[in-house]
Amino acid sequence: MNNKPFIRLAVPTPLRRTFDYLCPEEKPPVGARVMVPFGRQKLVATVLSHPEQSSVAENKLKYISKPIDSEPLLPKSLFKLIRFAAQYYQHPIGDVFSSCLPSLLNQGAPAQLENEWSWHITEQGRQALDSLRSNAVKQRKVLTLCLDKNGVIHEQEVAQHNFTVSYLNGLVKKGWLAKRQVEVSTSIEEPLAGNYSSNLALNVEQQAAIDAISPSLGSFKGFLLNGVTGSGKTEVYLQLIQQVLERHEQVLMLVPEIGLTPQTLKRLEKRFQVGVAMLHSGLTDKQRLNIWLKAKAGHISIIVGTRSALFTPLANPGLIIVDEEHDLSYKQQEGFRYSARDLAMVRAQYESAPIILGSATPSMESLHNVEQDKLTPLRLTKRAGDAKPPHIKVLDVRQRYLKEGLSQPLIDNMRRHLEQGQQCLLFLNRRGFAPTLMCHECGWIADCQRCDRHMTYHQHFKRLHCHHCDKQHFIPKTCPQCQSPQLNPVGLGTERLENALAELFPDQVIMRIDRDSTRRKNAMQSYLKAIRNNEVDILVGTQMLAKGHHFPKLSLVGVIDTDGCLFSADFRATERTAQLLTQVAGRAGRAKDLQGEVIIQSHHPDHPLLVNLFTQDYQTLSQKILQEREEGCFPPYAAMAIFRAEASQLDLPMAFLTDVKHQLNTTNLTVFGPFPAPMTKRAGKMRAQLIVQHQQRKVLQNSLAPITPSLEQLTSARKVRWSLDIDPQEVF
DNA sequence: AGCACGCCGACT
DNA sequence: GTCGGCGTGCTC
Repeated sequence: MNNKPFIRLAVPTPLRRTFDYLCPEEKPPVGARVMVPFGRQKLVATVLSHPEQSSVAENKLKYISKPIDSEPLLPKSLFKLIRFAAQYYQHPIGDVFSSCLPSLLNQGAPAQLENEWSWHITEQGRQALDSLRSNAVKQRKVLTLCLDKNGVIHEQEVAQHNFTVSYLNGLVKKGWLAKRQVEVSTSIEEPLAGNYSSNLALNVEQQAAIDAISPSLGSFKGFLLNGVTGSGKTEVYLQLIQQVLERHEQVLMLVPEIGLTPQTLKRLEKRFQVGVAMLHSGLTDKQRLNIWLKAKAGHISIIVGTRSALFTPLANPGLIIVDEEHDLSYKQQEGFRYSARDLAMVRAQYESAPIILGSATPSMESLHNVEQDKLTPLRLTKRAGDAKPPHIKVLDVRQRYLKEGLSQPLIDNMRRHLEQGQQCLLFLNRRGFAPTLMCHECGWIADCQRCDRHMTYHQHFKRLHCHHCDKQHFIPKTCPQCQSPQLNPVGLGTERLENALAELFPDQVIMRIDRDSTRRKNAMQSYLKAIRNNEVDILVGTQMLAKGHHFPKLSLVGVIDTDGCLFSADFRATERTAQLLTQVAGRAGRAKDLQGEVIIQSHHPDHPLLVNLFTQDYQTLSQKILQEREEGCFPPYAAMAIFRAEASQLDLPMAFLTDVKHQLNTTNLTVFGPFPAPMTKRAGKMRAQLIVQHQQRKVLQNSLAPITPSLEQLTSARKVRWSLDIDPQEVF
């Protein structure tokens, strides 16, 4: 018997293979981390297995430097999920492990709770505050905040106030603050959940959904909770969460990557008071690690977070919820390109826990899974509290005069709603003042040097800005080509619309909500609050406003321009537009006594998408989309993968992708390309892609798996940056 | 991806 | 004479 002490490791490197090492008699267990010499570096790697033999010559094997964990770091089910994900997404396994772990664990920190710090104001600090110079704004801000909070700033508050730990430590050196260690509690934070009185009364459909799901607690089963906007999905989640907590099990809830979370989170915290942890971008590495460890130990009962929260270890998983499951942000678009929604399904299976995918506008993938009996459909068709569905009208704007994109009927309707003291929302999915700047004399257009796109004209920032590579320029006074001073903004963006509205409605308060206006920290929160307090009359916004928010006084939604969305190369464009328009429309009239109204301006009022969406509903339209996908052999009726590559010259990615194509057994597969990507030049790189498809996921998988590791060796591969995207969400 | 080795231009 | 440009080779 061979008792050579080999271990096989996942090493954090972009190489699609594992590495064998020698280790002492006492082998670190599978799932433990070890420190290893790798080339000239020292890396933290994870033990995958204890092979009997190594295929690498023994004199080439190195010893590990030291073990880090004496126990496996992850529960078995999660370890299995990560291995599955590396295999399914054909991504380097070491990279997958490091994407799934908190960064401190990747750096080799022990898997132990870290103490956190707090900063206390000193007597010296109090005195200093009184004699601070007027320009010491930041110091005053810190000290004042500290006083407001009973003289203490806790580490977890540091990031949300835009301070840094090192800045506070600087004030410690001055003697104005004193630093103390906070004991991190290791006790179980049992949620105070017994508060049944706060449960809202359920309608028949909500009750039916709960009754359908509760018998499955304790075993795997998938549900698609398809509820129209305002139908009370959250209340269904909350009451089920309560049932899970009563079973002393944990809940993992995934939410999209945007501002819709605070409302849901507040409801969760209010309802359950403790034992809820939120994984958001403002956490420090330490806090992230602490939540991770507490969840693993079962000391936290409810974990809420975006995509990456899927990899939080759980001692007693009882339910997984993926809210707004159709949302694009569940798919990571770079590096390890996983879909948290799809992996959540796998995880639920491994954990023997039920999973709920919730959406008002389910993805075609999930609807297909319903057809395949992989998900049980549950429908909520009625708005909670008897709110009526909005009245939707497509307004033909052909040959109508448009004032900065606004037709007279839309303006008139806005007046009518505003006069009744209600709010209006205008949706325009284009931020900035105008999509570009053009010379009236010679036709010069402000193009981005590094992308195949125009630069957006931003009046407020006084810049030309490329939304694809972030390049910014000052606005030229004269045309760079013909020196004419006649440079005009062309087209309509949110900023310009806001200006036009200010002229049309001088007495109304107008608020613009897009990525530019909400850049400031907490800006979104304060805007949402102002809207809910009825301090705003007219809202102008991009899709940031489309999602999840509940504005009780909002009764009119105007969609300024759908035409851009109707014609796109991506086969998912119809689905996306249908989801977006349905979500936007859902903002209108969610209150009891307001009949909401939605007006969609279009130059293509007869477009089948618009006709179907609003004479019928999302449900019916989605059936049509599914049928088209099936006939065209597109996902979800076929499995798709895309090889993407980029380099400074287009011929390099094309050559690489041609090599890839030759490596594939193309007799089995449908292959498109290689061809230059739709936006070929982006951020100075020329991009190309190769699409590979097969009816059966398994066959596609089996064709890709054997060749991907060897692609790294191709000479053409070394001249490009390439990646493989399994189940791509955006085909460009 | 890192990181080092290696062989040719403009600086102290 | 060296500092340093990035081409190519390797990582158990």
